[in-house]
Amino acid sequence: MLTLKVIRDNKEEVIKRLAVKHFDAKAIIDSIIALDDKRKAIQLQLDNNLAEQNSLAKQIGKLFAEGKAAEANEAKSKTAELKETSKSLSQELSDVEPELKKLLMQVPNLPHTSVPSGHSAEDNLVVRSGGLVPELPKDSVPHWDLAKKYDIIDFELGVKITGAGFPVYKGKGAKFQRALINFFLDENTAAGYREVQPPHMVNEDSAYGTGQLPDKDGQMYYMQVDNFYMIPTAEVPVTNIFRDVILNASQLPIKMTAYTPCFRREAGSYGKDVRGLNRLHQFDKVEIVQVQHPDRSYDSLEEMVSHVEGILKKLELPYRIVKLCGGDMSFTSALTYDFEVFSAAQQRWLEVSSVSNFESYQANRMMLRYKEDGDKKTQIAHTLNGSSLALPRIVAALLENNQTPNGIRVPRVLQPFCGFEMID
RNA sequence: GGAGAGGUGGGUGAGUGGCUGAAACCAACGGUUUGCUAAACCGUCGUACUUCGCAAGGGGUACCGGGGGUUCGAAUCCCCCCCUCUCCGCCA
Repeated sequence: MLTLKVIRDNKEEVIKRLAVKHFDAKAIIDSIIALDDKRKAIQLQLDNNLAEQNSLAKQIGKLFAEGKAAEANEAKSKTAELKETSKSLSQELSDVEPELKKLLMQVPNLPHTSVPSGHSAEDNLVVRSGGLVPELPKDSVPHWDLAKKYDIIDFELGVKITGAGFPVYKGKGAKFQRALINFFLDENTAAGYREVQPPHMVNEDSAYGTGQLPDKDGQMYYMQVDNFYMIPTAEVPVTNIFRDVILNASQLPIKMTAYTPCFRREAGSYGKDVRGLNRLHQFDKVEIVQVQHPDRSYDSLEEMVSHVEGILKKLELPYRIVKLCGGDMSFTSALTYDFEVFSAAQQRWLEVSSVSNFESYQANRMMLRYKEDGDKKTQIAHTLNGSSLALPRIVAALLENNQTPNGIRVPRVLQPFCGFEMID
């Protein structure tokens, strides 16, 4: 969430920037400031009141120690009213504070000044593209048909075991996935990301920390008995490693990578787009996360973008990088680049990665701070993350784009990981 | 699942009603010393909110797992909850 300081000090600027996300902030900002004023006033009264109580209590203690019981008892009688007042003030405060926080949580992150305004995916800016769209044989088919033909991914079996959106990968299909995961992790660690294996379920605090709660409650699988959430992305457990942590500036940047399955309910999305591997309830993803100094977070963002781009190049996939417009960006992001690969048999671009700078938005929420050397003040760090990469759509594109009459060709870089050159 | 123990500052750990926002030690940071390293010595060393100040800095309040209660006064007493650890059971 945004800090009150930012909102108070740059009110007009905040409203203007949020308009790029088509968020009309005027009313809510006004209520936030008004509520914060109220909060401060109550806080001040309460503090003064408590100060008086404290000093009286000290006096009473001293009087008793000196054996002046009569005076002590007289002082005691004065505290009753103060206590009453404190009680009602702190009641007011505990009404105002959650209300204020609730409002703050409803304000999206400020988009970076370079974010184009625009309403939908159509208005996104193609930054650059690469790779060649392959010429497919005439009888080429989409990946769900290939999956069946070579018996490498079984969607019906997944339905039997669990339900729609939980495919079973078989034989070379399973090994192909595993090869991709290893390849991605190796690429990431070679680029300086430390590999971690986080839990696949998180508690409520973690889900709030990265912003999945309260907004996206219905999108996560929830274990009621234990009050845990299945992770929708490794971003959640990995970024939360640093929840409530104060780092030294010299420790930055912190770069981490993790492979995890991801679980998403995808409530309300049905239809053509969800066919095959295009949208699943469980899928594999390798994630990269950075905690960075505010002065250098945009350098990190660019670095992450070219890192992901490098991986796509090695996979010989046709890709494009788009900078999201205000209307298409997520609530929490300040600047996002999406990576899309062209799925030749479906004739469409599939999103395979989203790389974002959240600036201080997540970090503020989860109290992730740092200190400059010799400085007493804490400052809010910046967090970034991106997929490198999400498996299913990469698999879809690889299967479709590399299909030949003799089978599916495995990209050269993956062959050592797979141990075979063709899926046939 | 059964039984027990415990949650205090970056760590260890003292603290059973006021002198404790919290000893001591370790770590960390700054300095003195030193040919270098080590050691020794001195100093600093929680966070948040708020207020005064141009600033340096000062003041106030809160926080000893979380919430509530008793009391003039709670880390310390009472109640509820959460979590961790140990042993047993089960088990990859």
